[in-house]
Amino acid sequence: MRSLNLLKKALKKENLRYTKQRQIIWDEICNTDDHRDAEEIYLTLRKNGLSASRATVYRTIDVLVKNNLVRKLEIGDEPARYENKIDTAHHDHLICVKCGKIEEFMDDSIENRQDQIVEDLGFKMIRHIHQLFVLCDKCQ
Amino acid sequence: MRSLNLLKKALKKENLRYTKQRQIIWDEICNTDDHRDAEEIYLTLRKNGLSASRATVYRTIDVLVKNNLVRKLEIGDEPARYENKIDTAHHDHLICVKCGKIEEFMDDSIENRQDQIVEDLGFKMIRHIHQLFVLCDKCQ
DNA sequence: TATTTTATGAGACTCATTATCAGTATTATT
DNA sequence: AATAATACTGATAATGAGTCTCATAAAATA
Repeated sequence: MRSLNLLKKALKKENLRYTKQRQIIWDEICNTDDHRDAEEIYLTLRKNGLSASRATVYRTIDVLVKNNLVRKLEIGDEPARYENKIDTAHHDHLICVKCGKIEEFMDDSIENRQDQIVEDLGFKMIRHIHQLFVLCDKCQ
Repeated sequence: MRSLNLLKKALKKENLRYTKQRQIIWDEICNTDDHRDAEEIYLTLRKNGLSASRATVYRTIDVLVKNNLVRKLEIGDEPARYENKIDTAHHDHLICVKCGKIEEFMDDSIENRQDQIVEDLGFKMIRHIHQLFVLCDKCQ
C-alpha cells in the first residue's frame, strides 16, 4: 500500500520510529479528502476506538507536513486544517466565509506569474499561500 | 490633514466617539509604512510616552480594519500585522522566511485570473490572501 | 450641572498549540 | 533472550495572541 510506504520512508528519513499511533493518524488523514483541523482528526480517531493523544496527533502531523505527505492550510485565525497529498497535484483554495466549505483551484498562469515576480526580485520562492475568500453558490 | 478626517469619518459612520486613544493609535499606524503587529504598535506608543492599553489597541485596530483604513496581514500562525492604507493601492505580499522582511507586489493578470476563477464557479469574491514566502536577496 | 451612554484599562479568560516529564514501548547491544 | 539505551506517548501544564469583563473615566445629552 502506497501510503504505508510513504509513512515508513518519511519516518526513516527523519530517524523516527514507526509506531501504531503514527500509523493510525496517517491512515485517518488519508481516509478522506476533507480539510480538517487537528481536533477533528483527534476526535474521529477516538470515535473509531483508536487511540492517540492530542499531543501525538499534533506531533505526528508536524512530521507529515515537514515530509510533504500532508498540506497545512493556515486560514486566518482559525485552527489550521490538513489534507493529505496522496495523488493530488498542487492547488490553492477557495474558502466560503459563510459555510466554511473549501474548494480547490489551480491556474498555471498565476503560478507562472508569481514565480516570475519572485525571480525578478532576485528572491527564492519557498512556498506560497493563495486563498480566495468567497461566498459560495449556496451561500449567496 | 487627510488621515484625521478619515478617522473621524469612520468613527462617525460606526457611531463611535472620537477619543485621544483612537487618535494616537491611528497616528502611530500612519507614521510608518511598516507591517507591525499589535504588540509592536502598543510598545511604540508606550515608548513615546503616549498611553493606550493593549485592549484599546486591539479594539481600535478592529475598527480601522473594518473601515478600510488599515490592512490586516494574517501570516500563518504568527501574530497579525497591520499597515495603513493611506495612499496605497491594493497589493499582496512577499515575506522572507528568514529575516521576516515584507515586500509588496501587485500583478493585474493575477488579479484578473483569480476574479475569473471565482466568477466561473458562480461564487462571489469577498477578499483574498496571496503571500509568497521567499528567501530574500540578502538571506540566500 | 445632572444624567445617560460609551470608552478605557487592568487583568481574567479563551483556545489552539507547544512543552514537560514520568512512564512505556521500541530498538540496539550483549 | 535479557538488558541497556533511546525514542515515544499521554496527561497535563504552559504559552501566547487575542478577547472579554467590569469598575471607572470621559463624552454626549438633557
